[in-house]
This record gives sequence, structure tokens and C-alpha cells, in this order.
Amino acid sequence: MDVCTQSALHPEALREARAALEGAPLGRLAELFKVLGDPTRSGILLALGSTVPDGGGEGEGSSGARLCVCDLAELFGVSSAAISHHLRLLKAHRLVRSRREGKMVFYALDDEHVAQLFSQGFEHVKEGGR
Amino acid sequence: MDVCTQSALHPEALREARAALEGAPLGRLAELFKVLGDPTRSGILLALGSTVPDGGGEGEGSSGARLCVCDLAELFGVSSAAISHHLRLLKAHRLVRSRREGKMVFYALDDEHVAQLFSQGFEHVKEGGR
DNA sequence: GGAACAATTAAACACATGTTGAATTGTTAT
DNA sequence: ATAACAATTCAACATGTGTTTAATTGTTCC
Repeated sequence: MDVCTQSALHPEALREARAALEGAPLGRLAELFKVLGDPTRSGILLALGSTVPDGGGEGEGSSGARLCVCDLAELFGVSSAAISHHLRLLKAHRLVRSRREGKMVFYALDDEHVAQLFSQGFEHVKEGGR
Repeated sequence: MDVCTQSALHPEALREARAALEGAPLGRLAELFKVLGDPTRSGILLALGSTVPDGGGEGEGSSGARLCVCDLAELFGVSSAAISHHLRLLKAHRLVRSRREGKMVFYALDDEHVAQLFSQGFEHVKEGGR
């Protein structure tokens, strides 16, 4: 351990910080962000968030698209196994919900916060936040 | 590739989704979330976001704490090398800024969106979003 | 029942990521 | 200049993560 041997350098600030960390569900929060921290998964959420205007016939409100595993696999150019894997993760974190319909399984967003989360992220990225 | 061989199953929805993905800086967004997706890094941001009320003497407004690498290493129980590594990442993404003061280097939050981003995350996590 | 197809799961692999200890750089004090 | 100490960088290692192919499950149609 290369940690400083001299002393706790700024005890007051440290105490404050500890207090802030104490109550926070840090693990869960990081886990959520980790789930979002993959381009394919963010892409899935973004795609599912895209509103389909003149519903072709599968009409289901206008709160977001509904896509099957096949669609997503083609959309991102990966195997459906990979997509399935990602979807399982997203589902475990209540970010998407699934609904079987015949041979296919359709996925849709399951959380109203996700869109806001993304827009905040965009804000940061747009402002040159590398 | 196990991808569905039959056809593009839902062309309209796919077209919409493609449009939504087209404009979005997906890579950057995911990168940002990936940076936040580590407990130590989220912890650092949370710690730096904690407001130190009765400034002991290092007074610098009330918009957040200022901690040196040593403090953070002790706070999370890892080597200062590890902390330094994380800080470099956070800095590269304009999430923190640094300021040298004598032998030490102090870090502080560098972005006003971060707090909001976190609060959105908390919202989700609190609501049982596993 | 069996065939066809979408979805999931399992096993295995390549690659990225976080950590460490050692070496290096930067700053202050003697 | 040398010593002391904080911070960073380097090299190396252990562990995670995303992907693939293959096998399995679920559903529809014949």
C-alpha cells in the first residue's frame, strides 16, 4: 500500500465525506451506471425510447417503441444471443420489460426515469465533456 | 451468427429506431456512464459533492468539498495510485478538476450536471430498481 | 407427433478493467 | 544538494465483461 503514512490530512472534510457516503446506496448506483455504460445497452434503451408515430398496426400507445430480439440483433449487428444477454441485464435492473407474443418476445422501456437520466447525460456530453 | 434469417421483422419500428440512434452520440454517452459505473469513482464524485459547512479554514465557498489524493485513498481504503488512476479518468471526462497546493493536489467537482445525474440515478435505485 | 423458427441458456474465449508495487516526477524544507 | 513526502506513471497481474458458437427451451404450424 502506497497510502500516505503521515496522517489523515483533512479530517473534517473526510468526516463530511464519510457521512455523505454512509447513507448512499453506492453499490447499487454504480451498478446501474455500469449497466448503462455499454454502447449496445444504451443503444437498446435509446431505440426502445424512440417513439413510433403512426403505429403500423401493432399500436400500443406512443410512449415508446416495441422491438423483438431479432430486430435489436439486426439493429446492432450482433447475434441474438448477445442481445438476449444484454436484455437480461436490463430487465434485472427494471429498465426494460418483456412480453411474449407468439414466437417472439417484445421489449419496451420499463422506467420513466431512464429518459431523464439519458438527457442529463447528453447535456454533459454535448458541453464538450469529452 | 445466430441472427434471424427470415427478414427484418418490424421495418417501421426499426427505421424509427435507426433515426433515433443516428443523431445520438452513443459512444460518448456510454463512455460517460461507464466512468460513473465504478463504485470508487461514483464514491469520489459523491464525496466531492458533499458540502463542507463550517469550513475549517481552507474555505472555498460551499459548492462542494475539496479533497486531496491522500484523503480519497484513505476514504476508500485503496492505494493512492489507484485513486490517481480514477481521478485521471474523471478529469479526462471533465467531471473533476484539480488544483495543486504545495505538495498536495486537491480535487473538486467540475460539472454542475453531475449532481442531477446522480439524483436521477438515486430515484431509480430507490424505487426498487434492483 | 415433428419441423421450423425465435429466444434463452451454457461453455469458452478474447479483451478490457481495476488493482497493486515499484519507479519517477514535483514540491517543500533543511 | 539532499531528504522527505505527495502524486503520477509504469509494468504486471487477477478478475470482469462482451462476444461467439452450440445446445436447449418455448411456440406455432403442418
